[in-house]
Amino acid sequence: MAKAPPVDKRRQILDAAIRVFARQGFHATRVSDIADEAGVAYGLVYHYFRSKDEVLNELFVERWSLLLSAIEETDRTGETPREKLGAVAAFIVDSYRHDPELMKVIIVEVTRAANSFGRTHLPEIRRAYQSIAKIVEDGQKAGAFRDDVAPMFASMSFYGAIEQLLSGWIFDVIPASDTDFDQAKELVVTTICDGLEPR
Amino acid sequence: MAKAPPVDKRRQILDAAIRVFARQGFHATRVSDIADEAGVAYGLVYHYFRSKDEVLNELFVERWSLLLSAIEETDRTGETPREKLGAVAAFIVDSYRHDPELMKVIIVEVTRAANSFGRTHLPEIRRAYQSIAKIVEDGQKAGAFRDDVAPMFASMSFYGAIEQLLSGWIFDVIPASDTDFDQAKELVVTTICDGLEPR
DNA sequence: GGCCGTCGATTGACTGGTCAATCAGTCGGC
DNA sequence: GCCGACTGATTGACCAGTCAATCGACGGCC
Repeated sequence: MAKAPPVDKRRQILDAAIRVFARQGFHATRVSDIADEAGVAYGLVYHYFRSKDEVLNELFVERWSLLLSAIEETDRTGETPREKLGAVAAFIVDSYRHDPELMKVIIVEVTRAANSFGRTHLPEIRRAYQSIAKIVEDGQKAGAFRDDVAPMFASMSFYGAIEQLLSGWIFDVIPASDTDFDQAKELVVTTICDGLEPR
Repeated sequence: MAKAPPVDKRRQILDAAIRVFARQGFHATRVSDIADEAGVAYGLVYHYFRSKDEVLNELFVERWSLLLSAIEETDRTGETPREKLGAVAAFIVDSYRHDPELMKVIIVEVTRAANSFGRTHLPEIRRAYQSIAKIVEDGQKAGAFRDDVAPMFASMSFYGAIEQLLSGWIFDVIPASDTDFDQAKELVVTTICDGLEPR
Protein backbone atom coordinates (compact mmCIF):
# COMPACT_ATOMS: atom_id res chain seq x y z
CA MET A 1 0.00 0.00 0.00
CA ALA A 2 1.28 3.41 -0.96
CA LYS A 3 2.30 5.43 2.02
CA ALA A 4 0.22 8.55 2.68
CA PRO A 5 2.57 11.08 4.17
CA PRO A 6 1.38 12.27 7.56
CA VAL A 7 1.46 15.85 6.35
CA ASP A 8 0.88 16.73 2.73
CA LYS A 9 3.78 19.04 2.08
CA ARG A 10 2.40 20.06 -1.29
CA ARG A 11 -0.82 21.27 0.31
CA GLN A 12 1.19 22.89 3.07
CA ILE A 13 3.10 24.90 0.48
CA LEU A 14 -0.08 25.97 -1.31
CA ASP A 15 -1.71 27.10 1.93
CA ALA A 16 1.39 29.00 2.94
CA ALA A 17 1.47 30.64 -0.48
CA ILE A 18 -2.11 31.87 -0.04
CA ARG A 19 -1.15 33.57 3.20
CA VAL A 20 2.05 35.11 1.88
CA PHE A 21 0.57 36.23 -1.45
CA ALA A 22 -2.36 37.80 0.39
CA ARG A 23 -0.03 39.59 2.77
CA GLN A 24 2.66 40.85 0.41
CA GLY A 25 1.30 40.42 -3.09
CA PHE A 26 2.68 38.00 -5.64
CA HIS A 27 5.50 40.15 -6.99
CA ALA A 28 6.79 41.09 -3.58
CA THR A 29 6.97 37.54 -2.26
CA ARG A 30 10.15 35.58 -2.68
CA VAL A 31 10.02 31.85 -3.06
CA SER A 32 11.93 31.67 0.19
CA ASP A 33 9.05 33.47 1.92
CA ILE A 34 6.69 30.72 0.84
CA ALA A 35 9.11 28.03 1.99
CA ASP A 36 9.63 29.74 5.36
CA GLU A 37 5.90 30.22 5.90
CA ALA A 38 5.33 26.55 5.09
CA GLY A 39 8.18 25.46 7.37
CA VAL A 40 9.82 23.67 4.48
CA ALA A 41 13.13 23.86 2.65
CA TYR A 42 13.50 26.23 -0.26
CA GLY A 43 14.13 23.52 -2.80
CA LEU A 44 11.00 21.59 -1.92
CA VAL A 45 8.85 24.23 -3.52
CA TYR A 46 10.59 23.35 -6.79
CA HIS A 47 10.09 19.67 -6.16
CA TYR A 48 6.32 20.13 -6.26
CA PHE A 49 6.00 23.11 -8.60
CA ARG A 50 7.87 24.05 -11.72
CA SER A 51 8.01 27.73 -10.82
CA LYS A 52 6.65 30.41 -8.56
CA ASP A 53 4.08 31.17 -11.25
CA GLU A 54 2.82 27.62 -11.16
CA VAL A 55 2.00 27.95 -7.50
CA LEU A 56 -0.29 30.89 -8.23
CA ASN A 57 -1.74 29.10 -11.26
CA GLU A 58 -2.64 26.12 -9.16
CA LEU A 59 -4.38 28.29 -6.58
CA PHE A 60 -6.37 30.08 -9.23
CA VAL A 61 -7.43 27.06 -11.24
CA GLU A 62 -8.40 25.13 -8.13
CA ARG A 63 -10.78 27.86 -7.01
CA TRP A 64 -12.02 29.20 -10.31
CA SER A 65 -13.18 25.82 -11.49
CA LEU A 66 -15.40 25.67 -8.42
CA LEU A 67 -16.88 29.01 -9.39
CA LEU A 68 -17.50 27.85 -12.94
CA SER A 69 -19.23 24.66 -11.82
CA ALA A 70 -21.31 26.61 -9.34
CA ILE A 71 -22.55 29.03 -11.99
CA GLU A 72 -23.26 26.33 -14.53
CA GLU A 73 -24.91 24.15 -11.92
CA THR A 74 -27.12 27.04 -10.85
CA ASP A 75 -28.14 27.63 -14.43
CA ARG A 76 -29.47 24.09 -14.64
CA THR A 77 -31.96 24.56 -11.80
CA GLY A 78 -35.49 25.61 -12.53
CA GLU A 79 -35.21 28.85 -10.62
CA THR A 80 -36.15 32.24 -11.99
CA PRO A 81 -33.35 34.22 -13.66
CA ARG A 82 -33.37 36.61 -10.75
CA GLU A 83 -32.92 33.76 -8.30
CA LYS A 84 -30.09 32.39 -10.41
CA LEU A 85 -28.26 35.71 -10.30
CA GLY A 86 -28.86 35.74 -6.57
CA ALA A 87 -27.29 32.31 -6.24
CA VAL A 88 -24.23 33.38 -8.22
CA ALA A 89 -23.79 36.50 -6.10
CA ALA A 90 -24.23 34.43 -2.95
CA PHE A 91 -21.64 31.90 -4.06
CA ILE A 92 -19.01 34.55 -4.75
CA VAL A 93 -19.69 36.48 -1.57
CA ASP A 94 -19.62 33.28 0.49
CA SER A 95 -16.36 32.26 -1.15
CA TYR A 96 -14.93 35.47 0.17
CA ARG A 97 -16.46 35.01 3.58
CA HIS A 98 -15.10 31.48 3.77
CA ASP A 99 -11.57 32.18 2.61
CA PRO A 100 -10.90 35.89 2.23
CA GLU A 101 -7.17 35.42 1.74
CA LEU A 102 -7.56 33.07 -1.20
CA MET A 103 -10.17 35.27 -2.82
CA LYS A 104 -7.96 38.29 -2.33
CA VAL A 105 -5.12 36.56 -4.11
CA ILE A 106 -7.33 35.43 -6.97
CA ILE A 107 -8.92 38.80 -7.52
CA VAL A 108 -5.90 40.98 -6.99
CA GLU A 109 -3.29 38.81 -8.68
CA VAL A 110 -5.25 37.10 -11.44
CA THR A 111 -8.71 38.39 -12.21
CA ARG A 112 -7.74 42.04 -12.01
CA ALA A 113 -4.23 41.58 -13.30
CA ALA A 114 -5.20 40.52 -16.77
CA ASN A 115 -1.99 42.08 -18.02
CA SER A 116 0.48 39.82 -16.32
CA PHE A 117 -1.16 36.72 -14.97
CA GLY A 118 -4.75 36.96 -15.93
CA ARG A 119 -3.71 36.94 -19.57
CA THR A 120 -3.03 33.21 -19.30
CA HIS A 121 -6.40 32.64 -17.73
CA LEU A 122 -8.50 34.94 -19.87
CA PRO A 123 -10.38 32.00 -21.42
CA GLU A 124 -11.53 30.68 -18.06
CA ILE A 125 -12.39 34.15 -16.83
CA ARG A 126 -14.32 34.86 -20.00
CA ARG A 127 -16.18 31.61 -19.57
CA ALA A 128 -17.56 32.83 -16.28
CA TYR A 129 -18.80 36.03 -17.92
CA GLN A 130 -20.44 33.98 -20.65
CA SER A 131 -22.18 31.64 -18.25
CA ILE A 132 -23.69 34.63 -16.49
CA ALA A 133 -24.60 36.16 -19.84
CA LYS A 134 -26.46 32.97 -20.68
CA ILE A 135 -28.57 33.32 -17.56
CA VAL A 136 -29.45 36.85 -18.62
CA GLU A 137 -30.19 35.80 -22.18
CA ASP A 138 -32.53 33.03 -21.10
CA GLY A 139 -34.20 35.49 -18.78
CA GLN A 140 -34.78 37.80 -21.72
CA LYS A 141 -36.20 35.01 -23.86
CA ALA A 142 -38.56 34.12 -21.05
CA GLY A 143 -39.65 37.74 -20.78
CA ALA A 144 -38.31 38.10 -17.25
CA PHE A 145 -35.65 40.63 -18.30
CA ARG A 146 -35.84 43.56 -20.69
CA ASP A 147 -34.21 42.66 -23.98
CA ASP A 148 -32.63 45.98 -24.91
CA VAL A 149 -29.51 45.25 -22.89
CA ALA A 150 -26.92 42.98 -24.49
CA PRO A 151 -26.53 39.92 -22.22
CA MET A 152 -22.74 40.19 -22.19
CA PHE A 153 -23.01 43.84 -21.11
CA ALA A 154 -25.37 42.94 -18.32
CA SER A 155 -23.11 40.08 -17.27
CA MET A 156 -20.02 42.28 -17.11
CA SER A 157 -21.88 44.94 -15.14
CA PHE A 158 -23.18 42.35 -12.70
CA TYR A 159 -19.85 40.63 -12.20
CA GLY A 160 -18.02 43.97 -12.08
CA ALA A 161 -20.31 45.22 -9.36
CA ILE A 162 -19.67 42.13 -7.24
CA GLU A 163 -15.94 42.17 -7.76
CA GLN A 164 -15.82 45.82 -6.84
CA LEU A 165 -17.59 45.06 -3.59
CA LEU A 166 -15.05 42.34 -2.82
CA SER A 167 -12.29 44.82 -3.60
CA GLY A 168 -13.92 47.24 -1.23
CA TRP A 169 -13.82 44.65 1.53
CA ILE A 170 -10.31 43.58 0.69
CA PHE A 171 -8.95 47.09 0.93
CA ASP A 172 -11.13 48.27 3.78
CA VAL A 173 -12.94 50.80 1.70
CA ILE A 174 -16.28 49.53 2.93
CA PRO A 175 -17.11 47.66 6.15
CA ALA A 176 -17.00 43.87 6.06
CA SER A 177 -19.14 42.09 8.61
CA ASP A 178 -21.40 39.08 8.22
CA THR A 179 -24.37 41.40 7.98
CA ASP A 180 -22.66 43.39 5.24
CA PHE A 181 -22.01 40.22 3.30
CA ASP A 182 -25.62 39.12 3.47
CA GLN A 183 -26.89 42.56 2.59
CA ALA A 184 -24.51 42.78 -0.31
CA LYS A 185 -25.83 39.59 -1.87
CA GLU A 186 -29.32 40.99 -1.88
CA LEU A 187 -28.47 44.53 -2.79
CA VAL A 188 -26.47 43.59 -5.85
CA VAL A 189 -29.40 41.60 -7.17
CA THR A 190 -31.89 44.30 -6.27
CA THR A 191 -29.79 46.97 -7.91
CA ILE A 192 -29.21 45.03 -11.08
CA CYS A 193 -32.74 43.64 -11.41
CA ASP A 194 -34.90 46.42 -10.01
CA GLY A 195 -32.64 49.42 -10.42
CA LEU A 196 -32.04 52.33 -8.11
CA GLU A 197 -35.15 54.26 -9.09
CA PRO A 198 -38.31 53.50 -7.15
CA ARG A 199 -40.80 51.28 -8.88
CA MET B 1 12.77 84.54 -18.55
CA ALA B 2 13.06 80.85 -18.05
CA LYS B 3 13.87 79.05 -21.23
CA ALA B 4 11.15 76.81 -22.63
CA PRO B 5 12.93 73.92 -24.33
CA PRO B 6 11.77 73.39 -27.92
CA VAL B 7 10.69 69.90 -27.03
CA ASP B 8 9.55 69.15 -23.55
CA LYS B 9 11.61 66.06 -22.74
CA ARG B 10 9.74 65.48 -19.51
CA ARG B 11 6.45 65.24 -21.35
CA GLN B 12 8.13 63.12 -23.99
CA ILE B 13 9.18 60.65 -21.30
CA LEU B 14 5.70 60.54 -19.77
CA ASP B 15 4.07 59.90 -23.14
CA ALA B 16 6.57 57.19 -23.94
CA ALA B 17 5.91 55.61 -20.56
CA ILE B 18 2.19 55.45 -21.28
CA ARG B 19 2.85 53.53 -24.47
CA VAL B 20 5.37 51.14 -22.95
CA PHE B 21 3.40 50.51 -19.76
CA ALA B 22 0.28 49.84 -21.83
CA ARG B 23 2.18 47.46 -24.08
CA GLN B 24 4.19 45.48 -21.55
CA GLY B 25 2.75 46.32 -18.16
CA PHE B 26 4.59 48.24 -15.46
CA HIS B 27 6.57 45.38 -13.96
CA ALA B 28 7.79 44.10 -17.28
CA THR B 29 9.06 47.44 -18.53
CA ARG B 30 12.60 48.43 -17.80
CA VAL B 31 13.54 52.04 -17.37
CA SER B 32 15.68 51.65 -20.47
CA ASP B 33 12.54 50.74 -22.43
CA ILE B 34 11.00 54.06 -21.48
CA ALA B 35 14.15 55.94 -22.39
CA ASP B 36 14.41 54.16 -25.74
CA GLU B 37 10.77 54.74 -26.59
CA ALA B 38 11.19 58.41 -25.74
CA GLY B 39 14.41 58.65 -27.76
CA VAL B 40 16.25 59.92 -24.74
CA ALA B 41 19.23 58.84 -22.67
CA TYR B 42 18.69 56.45 -19.80
CA GLY B 43 19.87 58.88 -17.18
CA LEU B 44 17.48 61.61 -18.24
CA VAL B 45 14.58 59.69 -16.85
CA TYR B 46 16.26 60.05 -13.46
CA HIS B 47 16.86 63.70 -14.07
CA TYR B 48 13.11 64.32 -14.21
CA PHE B 49 11.80 61.56 -11.97
CA ARG B 50 13.09 60.13 -8.74
CA SER B 51 12.23 56.57 -9.69
CA LYS B 52 10.34 54.37 -12.09
CA ASP B 53 7.47 54.40 -9.63
CA GLU B 54 7.29 58.16 -9.74
CA VAL B 55 6.67 58.07 -13.47
CA LEU B 56 3.60 55.92 -12.96
CA ASN B 57 2.51 58.05 -10.02
CA GLU B 58 2.67 61.16 -12.12
CA LEU B 59 0.58 59.57 -14.87
CA PHE B 60 -2.05 58.43 -12.41
CA VAL B 61 -2.33 61.65 -10.43
CA GLU B 62 -2.46 63.75 -13.57
CA ARG B 63 -5.43 61.81 -14.91
CA TRP B 64 -7.26 60.91 -11.73
CA SER B 65 -7.47 64.51 -10.61
CA LEU B 66 -9.30 65.25 -13.85
CA LEU B 67 -11.77 62.50 -13.04
CA LEU B 68 -12.29 63.81 -9.52
CA SER B 69 -12.92 67.34 -10.72
CA ALA B 70 -15.28 66.06 -13.38
CA ILE B 71 -17.37 64.13 -10.87
CA GLU B 72 -17.44 66.94 -8.35
CA GLU B 73 -18.19 69.48 -11.05
CA THR B 74 -21.05 67.35 -12.33
CA ASP B 75 -22.47 67.12 -8.85
CA ARG B 76 -22.72 70.89 -8.70
CA THR B 77 -25.02 71.13 -11.71
CA GLY B 78 -28.77 71.18 -11.28
CA GLU B 79 -29.29 67.96 -13.21
CA THR B 80 -31.27 65.00 -11.95
CA PRO B 81 -29.30 62.31 -10.09
CA ARG B 82 -29.79 60.02 -13.04
CA GLU B 83 -28.34 62.59 -15.40
CA LYS B 84 -25.42 63.11 -13.06
CA LEU B 85 -24.61 59.40 -13.07
CA GLY B 86 -24.93 59.50 -16.84
CA ALA B 87 -22.41 62.33 -17.00
CA VAL B 88 -19.95 60.44 -14.81
CA ALA B 89 -20.27 57.30 -16.94
CA ALA B 90 -19.86 59.38 -20.07
CA PHE B 91 -16.74 61.06 -18.73
CA ILE B 92 -15.06 57.77 -17.91
CA VAL B 93 -16.02 56.09 -21.16
CA ASP B 94 -14.88 59.11 -23.15
CA SER B 95 -11.60 59.17 -21.27
CA TYR B 96 -11.05 55.66 -22.52
CA ARG B 97 -12.13 56.52 -26.03
CA HIS B 98 -9.80 59.52 -26.07
CA ASP B 99 -6.73 57.85 -24.64
CA PRO B 100 -7.17 54.09 -24.27
CA GLU B 101 -3.51 53.47 -23.49
CA LEU B 102 -3.44 55.86 -20.55
CA MET B 103 -6.70 54.50 -19.17
CA LYS B 104 -5.41 50.98 -19.53
CA VAL B 105 -2.34 51.84 -17.52
CA ILE B 106 -4.33 53.58 -14.82
CA ILE B 107 -6.87 50.82 -14.45
CA VAL B 108 -4.57 47.86 -14.77
CA GLU B 109 -1.57 49.19 -12.86
CA VAL B 110 -3.16 51.40 -10.23
CA THR B 111 -6.89 51.19 -9.74
CA ARG B 112 -7.01 47.41 -9.92
CA ALA B 113 -3.62 46.86 -8.36
CA ALA B 114 -4.50 48.20 -4.97
CA ASN B 115 -2.00 45.79 -3.49
CA SER B 116 1.15 47.21 -4.98
CA PHE B 117 0.59 50.62 -6.41
CA GLY B 118 -2.98 51.44 -5.72
CA ARG B 119 -2.25 51.19 -2.01
CA THR B 120 -0.50 54.56 -2.20
CA HIS B 121 -3.43 56.06 -3.99
CA LEU B 122 -6.27 54.49 -2.05
CA PRO B 123 -7.31 57.86 -0.61
CA GLU B 124 -7.77 59.43 -4.02
CA ILE B 125 -9.51 56.35 -5.35
CA ARG B 126 -11.79 56.25 -2.35
CA ARG B 127 -12.58 59.89 -2.86
CA ALA B 128 -14.02 59.10 -6.28
CA TYR B 129 -16.25 56.43 -4.78
CA GLN B 130 -17.42 58.87 -2.16
CA SER B 131 -18.22 61.59 -4.63
CA ILE B 132 -20.39 59.16 -6.54
CA ALA B 133 -21.95 57.99 -3.30
CA LYS B 134 -22.87 61.58 -2.56
CA ILE B 135 -24.76 61.83 -5.83
CA VAL B 136 -26.71 58.72 -4.88
CA GLU B 137 -27.38 59.99 -1.38
CA ASP B 138 -28.71 63.31 -2.61
CA GLY B 139 -30.86 61.40 -5.06
CA GLN B 140 -32.29 59.41 -2.21
CA LYS B 141 -33.00 62.51 -0.14
CA ALA B 142 -34.80 64.03 -3.11
CA GLY B 143 -36.84 60.86 -3.49
CA ALA B 144 -35.42 60.11 -6.92
CA PHE B 145 -33.69 56.92 -5.71
CA ARG B 146 -34.90 54.20 -3.38
CA ASP B 147 -33.34 54.63 0.02
CA ASP B 148 -32.86 50.99 1.03
CA VAL B 149 -29.52 50.75 -0.75
CA ALA B 150 -26.51 52.20 1.07
CA PRO B 151 -25.09 54.99 -1.12
CA MET B 152 -21.55 53.63 -0.87
CA PHE B 153 -22.78 50.20 -2.04
CA ALA B 154 -24.56 51.72 -4.98
CA SER B 155 -21.51 53.79 -5.79
CA MET B 156 -19.18 50.79 -5.76
CA SER B 157 -21.57 48.77 -7.90
CA PHE B 158 -21.89 51.58 -10.39
CA TYR B 159 -18.18 52.26 -10.61
CA GLY B 160 -17.39 48.55 -10.65
CA ALA B 161 -19.74 47.99 -13.55
CA ILE B 162 -18.08 50.73 -15.58
CA GLU B 163 -14.56 49.61 -14.78
CA GLN B 164 -15.44 46.08 -15.73
CA LEU B 165 -16.67 47.29 -19.10
CA LEU B 166 -13.41 49.16 -19.64
CA SER B 167 -11.53 45.99 -18.69
CA GLY B 168 -13.61 44.11 -21.20
CA TRP B 169 -12.57 46.53 -23.92
CA ILE B 170 -8.97 46.57 -22.82
CA PHE B 171 -8.67 42.80 -23.00
CA ASP B 172 -10.89 42.27 -26.01
CA VAL B 173 -13.50 40.38 -24.08
CA ILE B 174 -16.24 42.56 -25.56
CA PRO B 175 -16.24 44.55 -28.80
CA ALA B 176 -15.04 48.14 -28.65
CA SER B 177 -16.38 50.46 -31.34
CA ASP B 178 -17.68 54.02 -31.08
CA THR B 179 -21.21 52.64 -31.09
CA ASP B 180 -20.36 50.27 -28.26
CA PHE B 181 -18.96 53.13 -26.22
CA ASP B 182 -22.08 55.23 -26.64
CA GLN B 183 -24.36 52.31 -25.91
CA ALA B 184 -22.35 51.43 -22.84
CA LYS B 185 -22.81 54.89 -21.33
CA GLU B 186 -26.56 54.56 -21.61
CA LEU B 187 -26.83 50.93 -20.68
CA VAL B 188 -24.88 51.28 -17.47
CA VAL B 189 -27.19 54.05 -16.35
CA THR B 190 -30.29 52.19 -17.48
CA THR B 191 -29.18 49.04 -15.71
CA ILE B 192 -28.30 50.75 -12.48
CA CYS B 193 -31.30 53.11 -12.39
CA ASP B 194 -34.06 51.07 -13.99
CA GLY B 195 -32.82 47.53 -13.44
CA LEU B 196 -32.92 44.57 -15.74
CA GLU B 197 -36.51 43.64 -15.02
CA PRO B 198 -39.17 45.26 -17.16
CA ARG B 199 -41.04 48.14 -15.60
C1' DG C 1 16.24 -10.65 12.33
C1' DG C 2 19.81 -8.07 10.06
C1' DC C 3 21.77 -6.03 5.97
C1' DC C 4 21.66 -3.50 1.77
C1' DG C 5 20.13 -1.17 -2.38
C1' DT C 6 16.73 1.82 -4.35
C1' DC C 7 14.17 5.76 -4.87
C1' DG C 8 11.44 9.51 -3.83
C1' DA C 9 11.37 13.30 -0.44
C1' DT C 10 13.92 16.87 1.42
C1' DT C 11 17.67 20.16 2.16
C1' DG C 12 19.97 24.73 1.37
C1' DA C 13 24.21 26.75 -0.74
C1' DC C 14 25.16 28.62 -4.99
C1' DT C 15 24.85 30.69 -9.70
C1' DG C 16 23.51 33.51 -13.40
C1' DG C 17 21.03 37.05 -15.02
C1' DT C 18 18.37 41.13 -14.49
C1' DC C 19 17.68 45.96 -13.52
C1' DA C 20 17.01 50.11 -10.76
C1' DA C 21 19.60 53.65 -9.48
C1' DT C 22 24.00 56.24 -9.38
C1' DC C 23 27.57 59.20 -10.92
C1' DA C 24 31.30 61.22 -13.29
C1' DG C 25 31.43 63.54 -17.00
C1' DT C 26 30.04 66.28 -21.70
C1' DC C 27 27.61 69.84 -24.00
C1' DG C 28 25.70 74.35 -25.06
C1' DG C 29 23.44 78.61 -23.86
C1' DC C 30 23.91 82.79 -21.39
C1' DG D 1 32.99 80.08 -16.59
C1' DC D 2 28.68 78.85 -14.58
C1' DC D 3 24.65 76.04 -14.58
C1' DG D 4 21.25 73.05 -15.87
C1' DA D 5 20.21 69.62 -19.49
C1' DC D 6 21.73 65.52 -20.95
C1' DT D 7 24.56 61.04 -21.56
C1' DG D 8 25.36 56.07 -20.79
C1' DA D 9 28.70 52.91 -18.48
C1' DT D 10 28.93 50.94 -14.07
C1' DT D 11 27.59 49.10 -9.73
C1' DG D 12 25.30 46.65 -6.29
C1' DA D 13 21.31 44.26 -4.74
C1' DC D 14 18.17 40.97 -5.39
C1' DC D 15 16.13 36.50 -6.35
C1' DA D 16 14.36 32.66 -9.36
C1' DG D 17 15.77 28.46 -10.32
C1' DT D 18 19.52 24.60 -10.13
C1' DC D 19 21.85 20.84 -8.19
C1' DA D 20 24.61 17.83 -5.47
C1' DA D 21 24.11 15.88 -1.27
C1' DT D 22 21.44 13.69 2.62
C1' DC D 23 17.61 11.35 4.65
C1' DG D 24 14.57 7.65 5.57
C1' DA D 25 10.94 4.25 4.25
C1' DC D 26 10.44 0.02 2.15
C1' DG D 27 11.24 -4.43 0.10
C1' DG D 28 14.13 -8.21 -1.10
C1' DC D 29 17.47 -11.45 0.25
C1' DC D 30 20.28 -14.44 3.15
